[in-house]
Amino acid sequence: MAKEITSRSEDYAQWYIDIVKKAQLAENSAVRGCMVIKPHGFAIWENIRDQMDRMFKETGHQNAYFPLFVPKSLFEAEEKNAEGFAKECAIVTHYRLKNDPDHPGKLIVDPAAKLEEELVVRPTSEAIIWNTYRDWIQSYRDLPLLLNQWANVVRWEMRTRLFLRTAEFLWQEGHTAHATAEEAVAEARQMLDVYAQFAEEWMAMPVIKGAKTANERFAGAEDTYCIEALMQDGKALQAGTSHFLGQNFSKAFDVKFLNENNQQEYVWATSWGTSTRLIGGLIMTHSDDDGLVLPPRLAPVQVIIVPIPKPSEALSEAAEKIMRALRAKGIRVKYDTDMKNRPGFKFAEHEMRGTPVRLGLGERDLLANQVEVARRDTKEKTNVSLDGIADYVETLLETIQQNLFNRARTYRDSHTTPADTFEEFQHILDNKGGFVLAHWDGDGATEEKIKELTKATIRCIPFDGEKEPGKCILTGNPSAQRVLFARAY
RNA sequence: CGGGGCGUAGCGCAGUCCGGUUAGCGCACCUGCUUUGGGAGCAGGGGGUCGUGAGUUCGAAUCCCACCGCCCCGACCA
Repeated sequence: MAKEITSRSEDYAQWYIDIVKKAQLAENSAVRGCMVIKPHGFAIWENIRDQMDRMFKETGHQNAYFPLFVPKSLFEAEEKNAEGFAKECAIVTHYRLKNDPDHPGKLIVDPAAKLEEELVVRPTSEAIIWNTYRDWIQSYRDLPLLLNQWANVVRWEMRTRLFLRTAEFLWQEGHTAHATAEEAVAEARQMLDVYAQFAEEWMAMPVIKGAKTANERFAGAEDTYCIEALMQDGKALQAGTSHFLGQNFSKAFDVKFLNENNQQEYVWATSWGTSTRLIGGLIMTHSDDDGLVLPPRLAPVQVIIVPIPKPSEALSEAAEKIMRALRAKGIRVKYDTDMKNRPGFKFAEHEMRGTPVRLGLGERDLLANQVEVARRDTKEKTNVSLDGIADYVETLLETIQQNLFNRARTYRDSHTTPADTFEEFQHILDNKGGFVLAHWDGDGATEEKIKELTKATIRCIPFDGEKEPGKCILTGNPSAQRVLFARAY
């Protein structure tokens, strides 16, 4: 047993922190609210990034890069967006330091170096991007404009948590321009589908697609779509959002195009984003009290070969042969050449780091022409013949990927509960947790009241929800379909 | 940003209430030997501005003040 990880049942929040730190994914830095992403954590992010990037390219998008700083006058141009982010912006006011005359060796901000106009450190890039798009778009032939950027953004959060909410985080933000509202909505929906597909097929994290209520909508959006996942403690995590921005930004930044009839029209917009928060979701979907559990498709190392008791000429030679066969199939495999630690220590270590498959290879295995195959997800161990080991491992990795998804979906489904009365609703939230499907009258004030009473919010109005009429659990007013409630991160 | 808790070696902690020689312990680290199929044992060794700053005092990890950070609860938050 891993002695150092707090168990989930004892203290879920501490368990999460323990996993992040013990699996060496990230740690707090000298900067308030900002984390250092360590090599293992960053390798996971690189895998997430690379695959999502492929999916963006396959759907016709290109990457570009826009500045970190947004002049305040541009930032405030789209009023709702500016208002929504105003409370959490870092602002650059000066561009120079100078020696402090009163304290040798110390520096002070040079008051003579005050900027004419303050620069907002981007909390999101709509403003700077739409200001740029104005010059890029003249005609319907320039549309659609389909760009994405991989970047860091800063949101001065009051309370931060590693990966889930940090003051600076890495993300991707897509920003597209279209000739018609229909086309923009279709784009926003398409990208939500891309997110859902990525979450389910790569992260093995089942998600529910839906629309946000007006209260939960992105500042400046006409409509916000999202994917919502359920964590092991019964709380929901918003894993990605895609927004139909209407003409709000094109009007704010005066982005017009000439249509086929030679008439000026404002452009229709979308934006969509996912962040390093996904890693938090990945952790809380699959990991256990022994450490991180990674889906094979995103694991930096998919197979670790542990020589028992330690590397020797014969064992290393056998390991090399296995590695060649696995690599020929595109499997990421590593041989543990550490001479210092004993096998038991290494087993625990690799489990902590979430490596999906471990091959234990000792002299007695060589004699029997076999290897011990251990699965991280189920902890099962099997002896497998070295003949055809690559095929076996290839199949096993797919099996693990599928098993993790099925396991998470079973959990999610068994923690998605309908409620027809407010008492029932509250009881489920307090005792079982998870998603609660309940009727809501569509009124923002009702939503607020429910949140106040239960701390649960409407995660989304599911797209695939049955159009089953009913009565709002709070007001009794008519409702057309159940919406998805949960307490959330 | 409000309430509570905490900050002593890389990590986890004792010591602080009640000031007093050279600040301890476990893990980790270094060296050696014995070990090695689920987190090894023994022996020796290195590592500290006690979160930061300013005070009180002959003397401060310990008392006072301010600040910073972390964790929890709340408010806030795509």
